[in-house]
Amino acid sequence: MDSGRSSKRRDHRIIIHFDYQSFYAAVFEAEDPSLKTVPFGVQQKQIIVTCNYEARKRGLHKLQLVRDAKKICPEVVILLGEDLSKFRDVSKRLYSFLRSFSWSNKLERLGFDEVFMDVTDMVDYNAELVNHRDLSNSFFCMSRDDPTVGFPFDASHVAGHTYPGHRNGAQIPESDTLLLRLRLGSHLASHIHAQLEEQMGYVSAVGISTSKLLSKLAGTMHKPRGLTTLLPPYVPQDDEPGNVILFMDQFDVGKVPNISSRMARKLQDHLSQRSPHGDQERTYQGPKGLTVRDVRTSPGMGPILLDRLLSGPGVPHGVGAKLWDLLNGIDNTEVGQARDVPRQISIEDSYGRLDKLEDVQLELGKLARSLIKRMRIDLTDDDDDADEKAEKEDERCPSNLPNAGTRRWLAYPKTLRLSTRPRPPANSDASRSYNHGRISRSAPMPPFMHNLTESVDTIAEKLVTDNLVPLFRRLHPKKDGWNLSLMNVAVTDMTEGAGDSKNASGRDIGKMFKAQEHSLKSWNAGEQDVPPPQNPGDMEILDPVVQRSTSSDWQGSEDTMPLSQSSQASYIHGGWESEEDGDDGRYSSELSLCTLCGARMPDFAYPAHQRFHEADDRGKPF
DNA sequence: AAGGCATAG
DNA sequence: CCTTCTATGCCTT
Repeated sequence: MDSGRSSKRRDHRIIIHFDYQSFYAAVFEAEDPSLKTVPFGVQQKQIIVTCNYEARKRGLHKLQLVRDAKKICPEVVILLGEDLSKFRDVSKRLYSFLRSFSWSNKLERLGFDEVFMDVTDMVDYNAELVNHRDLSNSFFCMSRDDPTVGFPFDASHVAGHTYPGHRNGAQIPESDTLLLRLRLGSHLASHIHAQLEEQMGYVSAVGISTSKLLSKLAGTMHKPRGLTTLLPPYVPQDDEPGNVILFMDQFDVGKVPNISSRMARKLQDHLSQRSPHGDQERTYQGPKGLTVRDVRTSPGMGPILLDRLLSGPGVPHGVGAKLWDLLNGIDNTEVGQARDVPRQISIEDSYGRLDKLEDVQLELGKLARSLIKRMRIDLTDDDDDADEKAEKEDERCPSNLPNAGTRRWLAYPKTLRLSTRPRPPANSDASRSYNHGRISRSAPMPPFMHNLTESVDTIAEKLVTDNLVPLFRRLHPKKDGWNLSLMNVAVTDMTEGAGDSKNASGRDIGKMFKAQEHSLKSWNAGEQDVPPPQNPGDMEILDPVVQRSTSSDWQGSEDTMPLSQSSQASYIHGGWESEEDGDDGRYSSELSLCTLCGARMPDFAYPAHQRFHEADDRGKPF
């Protein structure tokens, strides 16, 4: 049992955390810069999910009811934000932009608006290069091959803000290499931060430290656009606690990443229980006022006690030790490697009332259409890599539209899932309604979902009647009266895909799948009962006769969809590309479109962006 | 494997 | 306490 052991600090890494300022609002402002001077909020259903700075000045904030927002600020402009595709696209472009600076590709997105970047390799490389006799005139090398790529900087100071704010150089030992590496990290961060704003037009807050935990928390100190570096010494010296403990101690426990409000509440319960001075007047507020220090220094506190307080159903093993590490500013989790395809894709909508099968079918149809479009955007790629499809001069299709001639699947999701959330029964006794649970049923992915020659509408309709409605009936056998507040359709369990371009397995699998589709068609012409393989990776040994179905869920109707085979003409003309929703084709006269990478940006950003492409002789972001 | 919970933005 | 629309990972069965 190591549940009672805490980890040691390991400060060999340098990690930068970026947090874009009010991201959804920033996307709208990038689209239409004139919005910057008007207060607006982004609405999903009856909620303002975020708002711009002008609106915040007037007292609006995130997750506010639209009605409340209008009361406080009647002139507020409301923009619809239920369709996330725009935000997802921009998030990916910014991620690619940031990745273009990295040597290791150790970059991790958290939600749409945060990125962790492990720059240990770049920092260590440059730490070897600096002239300790003349730190003020340093040059940060951003390429291992070309020593002219980089920027001049002053390595004798940290760029941006620091914690603690008052620097006292005398406290830091002369030989502290961590200080130098943090300085280098701060200047690299500062450079990227500036480029992100100048070239892409997005403002961010940035934190620099040695872990995801510390860099993310550091970045909160000077929002919305500041850089903050957590200074050494990180380990206690003599009688001083060290800056990590000082830094962590000030935060409310609930604000520490990976300490949820739920855990914070349990901790608070524990502390107020043994507090002799009637602290229990705090009836139902959040984690307010309970700081890391309060918890860390409370009697008997440690991994063992935390385990006892927090363990339970649904809680990972070893919570106590993990929590204790977090309270002490220790987080050795790696920055995740970039993933090429998501683990799952899901589409959901919420409803005021959903009670009739007819409505359910209608809504399932909408969800299915969105899902299929998303699968085609996020799970496919251009087929030709050797092909010289050299620049036809009108090659300015927005990068998110997969309208190129040939597409292949990067990944094949193996399972389909339908989830619903019944509205909590309006209970007479007040207290017991703490369910907001979702329930779900899943089934094998029907193979026609991977047919790229059929239209989205055709496939969606078949999916609804053959698969989603049966799943729905499994969830809700009663014929009506389910009061659903939400439905979600997901595809998951992606097979392989395997990251980098050297690995051609995705391509091979795609070819196998196409071959399989073809043979399937002829088999299906007479044989209704032969399913395609569930696992494309096994296709090489494929003999349709021996494939067996483990479930009949995907196999519903007698009228199998006409699997018109891969005629290019059918794809191009019958195309789902004509099916594009108009929102993405929208353009504003205030925007420039980069012909090199497809980035959309405000006019002022365009020249700098072009210079970026010219100056960058390493791998292009796109 | 299926289904639910927890956590995050 | 929740509200929106997702995504990920772990737990139990």
